[in-house]
Amino acid sequence: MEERKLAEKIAYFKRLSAIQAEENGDDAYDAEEQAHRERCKTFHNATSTSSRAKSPAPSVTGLRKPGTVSQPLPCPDSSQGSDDLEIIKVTPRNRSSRPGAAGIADKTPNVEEEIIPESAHPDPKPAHSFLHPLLRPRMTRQTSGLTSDNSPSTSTAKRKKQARLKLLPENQQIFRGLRFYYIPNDDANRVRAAQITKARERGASWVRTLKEATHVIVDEGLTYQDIKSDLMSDSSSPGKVIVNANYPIDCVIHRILLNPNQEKYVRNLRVAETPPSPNPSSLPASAQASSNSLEIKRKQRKRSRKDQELPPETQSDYGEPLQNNTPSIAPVTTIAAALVEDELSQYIGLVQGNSLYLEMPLEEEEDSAQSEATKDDEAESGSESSKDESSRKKKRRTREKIQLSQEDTTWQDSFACMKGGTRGAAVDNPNAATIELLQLMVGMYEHRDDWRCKSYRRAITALRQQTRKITTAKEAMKLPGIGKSLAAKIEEIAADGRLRKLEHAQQRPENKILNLFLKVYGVGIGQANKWVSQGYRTLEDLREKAKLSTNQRIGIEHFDDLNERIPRWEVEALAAVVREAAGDIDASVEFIIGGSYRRGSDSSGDIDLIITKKRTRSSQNLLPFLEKLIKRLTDDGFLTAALASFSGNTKKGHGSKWHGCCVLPETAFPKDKGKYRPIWRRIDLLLVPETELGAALIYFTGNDIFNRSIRLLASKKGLRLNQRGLFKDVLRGKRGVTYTEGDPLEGRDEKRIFELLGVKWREPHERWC
DNA sequence: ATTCAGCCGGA
DNA sequence: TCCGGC
DNA sequence: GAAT
Ligand SMILES: O=c1ccn([C@H]2C[C@H](O)[C@@H](COP(=O)(O)OP(=O)(O)OP(=O)(O)O)O2)c(=O)[nH]1
Ligand SMILES: [Mg+2]
Repeated sequence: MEERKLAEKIAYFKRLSAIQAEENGDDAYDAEEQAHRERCKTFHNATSTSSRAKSPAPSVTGLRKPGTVSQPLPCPDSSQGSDDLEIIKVTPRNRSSRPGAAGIADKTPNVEEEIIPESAHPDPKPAHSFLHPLLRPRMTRQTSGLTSDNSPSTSTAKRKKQARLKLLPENQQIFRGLRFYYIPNDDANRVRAAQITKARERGASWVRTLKEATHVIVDEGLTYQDIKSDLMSDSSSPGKVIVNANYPIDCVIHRILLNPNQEKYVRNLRVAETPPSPNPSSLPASAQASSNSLEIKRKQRKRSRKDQELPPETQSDYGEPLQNNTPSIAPVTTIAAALVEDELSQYIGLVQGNSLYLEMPLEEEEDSAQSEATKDDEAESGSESSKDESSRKKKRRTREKIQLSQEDTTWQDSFACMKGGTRGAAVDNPNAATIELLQLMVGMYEHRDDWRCKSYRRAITALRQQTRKITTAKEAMKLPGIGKSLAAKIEEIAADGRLRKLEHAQQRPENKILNLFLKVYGVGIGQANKWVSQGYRTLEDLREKAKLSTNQRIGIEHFDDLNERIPRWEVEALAAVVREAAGDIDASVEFIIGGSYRRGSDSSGDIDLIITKKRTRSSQNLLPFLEKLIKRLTDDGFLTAALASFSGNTKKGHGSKWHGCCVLPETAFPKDKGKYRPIWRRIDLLLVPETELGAALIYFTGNDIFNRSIRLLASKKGLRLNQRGLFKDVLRGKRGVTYTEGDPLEGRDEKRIFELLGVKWREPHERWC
């Protein structure tokens, strides 16, 4: 309808554009896993748990129709009395304006997008105090599950197409788990409709009853008197956040949840007698804005987006002060060394952030100087590959030298560390504290933002290689893979030993719940988000109320077992059981234990078994054998569940793997291991023909980061490496293109693949990245 | 603005 | 196709 | 998040 006024349109677009930026910082975190991996690795030894996930993807929020679910918990979090979740206490701009230059005074950087410390508490009172405790009205009809994306199609049934709401990437899910109720609660107004969409894209659920809401968003212009009846009609719990429409808009702009108690968001929405707290921070934005501008500038520029309002928040500041300070610290040679990396190392760095593990500092291992050097050389002389190597080479050379000197000790140490556990690592590393916190950040971003995760890991690797403590951002920025943002965080940690962003995220209840759900086998970020949005908070909620896939059901029922690590001896015992059964079926079949076991880890997250046989050219050749084996082991009670079988080999070819669960039989349980207790374990079987064994070994030995890095290296050289072999790349037609997989170069011999790639051979235990 | 590995199985 | 997983 |  064109009838709208120009002004209205302008305003509409303005809001729209403003809304689009954001980011958040929260996430789930698997601290345990992370910690474990670290430990394992190198200084820790090995392995990580199986973590899941990776995809960045958002998903459509689930829709469940009303009524299907039994009620989600009415109340979102435990902490309801005040604001739930993490939020910034004050909108950034305000803060900056704080008298006395608050930011500086604290010395805490204001931080980028994150929160403010609790120190400054603006709100004197919980805005909603006046609300009644819930009345528990008969809200019969409410769909309990409504959640997520569902639209509450309210009276004005205008919505319809929202069926397919596309969620923004994980990093922008600032409203995850929150349930918004609008007053009026419809999208008849275009501006409001846009706001609702923006909120939903960021993880908010639009609910249709006040009762289920965590946040009540009141249109501007309405006052407490206007909404009073609404609030009373449905019981409103005291913990609900009631704010005007500017609140979600500002949150979107700043990419973080802000403190909803600021006066500008509750103005006229509270009972008269409760004047909003006079907080300095709550000053009008305009005033503050000016003050901030300077500080922020840098960041602002960076963001440069449409938005522009800016991000006062972010800022931070660290930058400037830091630079000044810098001089105190001396740049060290080590830094220079760190800068250099060899080719594979570099790729490892590039790849390193994703999902799961990260472990070692490859420094020693990887580098063990030799490998690197060799690799480079080969690449260089060898042949083609040198695309971008020239530049790298240079660097590398320098590093190489340095490494060589260290080599002896380093290599050994790393080896010891890996297996031994703690020793090496922590030890001398002056940046241990920083690494630890950054590691926790990795855990927080896991599943949410693979690339960011990767960047953190890469930074950690760089820090590990330092022999001196990095205390300033300026210094940190010299390291490869560390940019402005990470440098600022490193400085923050060095300065006060903590990282606000991390603390903030850790406190957010939904992150804890999300993290819990993500540990369930078969549950990824998409499903976990939906469940959190629906209000589920425990595994029992899922078990009883959620709709679960077959695998998820198993994951929940055996949650503890499946999240427990498997001691090395048990991996061997389990493999022995399989081998024995196989011997009766076809004695010529061979088994190779891969995964973290092959890399020498003391414990593994699962058992990875390669099943191969001489003279086989296709995994299909082994299918009959596998079927018999599975049947036999299942009958014996060894295999307890099938999570992903090769069932009827589906379309794309190779039905080559089998994933399931198994339990060590008591008869195979060593007497010296204490009392027997059956524990469900994850087991992955991979069928590999002799012609693909080398590639399969590389793949199944990992670790994942190593695989990704070597695959990346291959692609940079115009080749393609996958679990079946190394191929000459074929152009893929835009549409995947089935044929042409490229000519196989090698698949049979693991070492030969390394050679063809120009990568120096690395023993499995040297593949922790 | 693009890239960050490449693939398999289930629904 | 998307999701979860290796 | 960083590098390109
Ligand atoms: O995203 C991934 C995950 C795994 N792998 C490969 C490498 C890995 O070593 C192997 C087995 O996977 P698993 O998840 O079992 O990892 P792991 O290295 O064996 O560690 P864990 O001890 O957790 O089992 O599959 C990949 O290539 N990409
Ligand atoms: Mg494994």
